Amino acid sequence: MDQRIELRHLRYFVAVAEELHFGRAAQRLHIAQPALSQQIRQLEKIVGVELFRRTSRSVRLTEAGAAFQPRARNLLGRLAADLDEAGRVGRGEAGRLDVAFITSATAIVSEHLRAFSCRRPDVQVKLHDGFTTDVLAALERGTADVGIVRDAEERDAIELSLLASERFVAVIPTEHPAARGDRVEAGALAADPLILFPRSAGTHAFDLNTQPLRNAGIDVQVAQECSNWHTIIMFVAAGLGVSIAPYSVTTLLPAGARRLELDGPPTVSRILMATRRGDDRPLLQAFIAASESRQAIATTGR
Amino acid sequence: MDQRIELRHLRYFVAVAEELHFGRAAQRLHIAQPALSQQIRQLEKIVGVELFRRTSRSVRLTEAGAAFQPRARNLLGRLAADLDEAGRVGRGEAGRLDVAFITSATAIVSEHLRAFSCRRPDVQVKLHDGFTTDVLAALERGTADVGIVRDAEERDAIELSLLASERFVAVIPTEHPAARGDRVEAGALAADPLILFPRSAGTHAFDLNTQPLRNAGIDVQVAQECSNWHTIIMFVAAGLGVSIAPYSVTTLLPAGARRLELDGPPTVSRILMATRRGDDRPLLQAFIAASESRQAIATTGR
DNA sequence: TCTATCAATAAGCTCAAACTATGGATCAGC
DNA sequence: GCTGATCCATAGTTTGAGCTTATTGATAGA
Repeated sequence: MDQRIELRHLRYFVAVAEELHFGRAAQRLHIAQPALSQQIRQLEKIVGVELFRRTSRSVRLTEAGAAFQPRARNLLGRLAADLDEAGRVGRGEAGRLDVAFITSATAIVSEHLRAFSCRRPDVQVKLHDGFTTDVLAALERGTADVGIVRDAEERDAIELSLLASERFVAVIPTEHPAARGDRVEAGALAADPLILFPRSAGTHAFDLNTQPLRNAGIDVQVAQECSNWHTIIMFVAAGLGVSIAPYSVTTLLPAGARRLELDGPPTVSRILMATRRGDDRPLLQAFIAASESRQAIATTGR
Repeated sequence: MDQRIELRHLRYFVAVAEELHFGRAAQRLHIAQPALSQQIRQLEKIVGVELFRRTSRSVRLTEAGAAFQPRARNLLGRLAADLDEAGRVGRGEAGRLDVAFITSATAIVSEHLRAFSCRRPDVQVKLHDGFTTDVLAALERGTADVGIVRDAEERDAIELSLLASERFVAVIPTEHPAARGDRVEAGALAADPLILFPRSAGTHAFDLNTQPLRNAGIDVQVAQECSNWHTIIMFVAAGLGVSIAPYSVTTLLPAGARRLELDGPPTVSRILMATRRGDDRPLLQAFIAASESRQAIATTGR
């Protein structure tokens, strides 16, 4: 009883249980037969009951042995699988990744995810969407491993890398006079009510988003505030006003809305991946690296 | 890689993962700290990845380590449970017992089972009912561990022990003239059609069963043959004739049937437990031993 | 009765897991 | 900034558990 069981005991037991012959089992295990007999005897002492009934001519399992055999086999198999799993997690081939992202990056995130999960099918990705502040907070308190935001600035604790850049476009109702063409000058929208998220939701993002209007000398006044792009676009489609949006949120437009390219100096929104500085887990590297192939495509806006 | 993993590695790993401190974990394991460091290092080499990130001031789990910890704990727990289970099976405290019994002994078997499964709640009892020949065949070919039969003779391969004895009683329709009393002389049933199982189903049992009639000088002629007692009794209740039955099959009678004690020299049916000779498993001994307390009760016929 | 088979036992050896002692890195406090 | 405490890693030594070979003992078949 003071003797502790070891996997050796299980491996030897399974071999004997399968061969029902100490000599052959020993051969299979590449040890001599007495060593095997000794170890099995030891195991029986630990368990407290006979596992084999041996005569000098034959070996067979006792009931306890028969009950133990599948369990021992199972245990060894599970252990092997668990070791393998741990190895895969360590190499970043498996595991779980918590990704927090801003809702307006949904399209780009989903493209990126598709690329990533092809490469790492055994990684479970958990998604959390929210506003920029939520995303960064989740990252800092460790709830998320990666944050995906727009146009954030580097901080001491957070490292950024580019996921994609995209231009801004105008979204206007189909009955709008400018809706005939494919392009529009921002100045042509000066008289229309602007539908956008509140500046308080993200100063930097708001300023970038309204840059095309300010470039055209318009005094930006938000007529209708909405917290998410889907609602903004629905309001445009209802004819309540116009909006300026990052390209990717306009890929799917409802019937009443139309997308126009903006004339004038190009302004881009940069979608960034944020990680905690010093977090060099292979899984993270793999996630970031997965962007490289997609980046070009996302930038073209298709 | 040529190094094989052992349970020691798992035990040590779990200790360190829980303490997050090599010194304390070593203390808990009753070994010196360097030995622990060495074994953990070895485990990491086997798995192929780091399981702990150590600085000289702190120890924390890597992702792989965090993934492995619950699995290792689980594995150790399961192994302990499996060892315990094997021990219980070996001592006859758990396991599975296949019991084959003749249908006419159902009442007694169920009483016996209740007593047994109180004592051995972890033993799974599998029941198979059939005719005497089925029961004995199942026992001999190893499909059953115990057979319960009536009045069988010892054979070389089969050992018998008494489970219960019970007297025979008469079963008659309620409109029968003798149904007024509590007792009847077998001779009073001479004119009634006899309902019973065919002699071919069990010569010895048949002869015992009809002994009361033959004692009364009746020439036994079965008017209606049925293979099971339930049907026989239903036929009696329907007024088709009378029968002689072991007490226990008459404990529950339908409306039209009545049980009468038989006058004359008492004849008993002995219910026997049959086991393969030399089968001395503790579980069997326990099953047989469980009868002792019930035997007296069964004999009184209550 | 003899021989072959096969598990158990005996005795010696070997290597790995343990120990003790020490080194090196980091943090707290005067 | 130095000193002491803490704590993991390394080095060298020791011990014992598991392996080996040789042998015994039991059983079945010729």
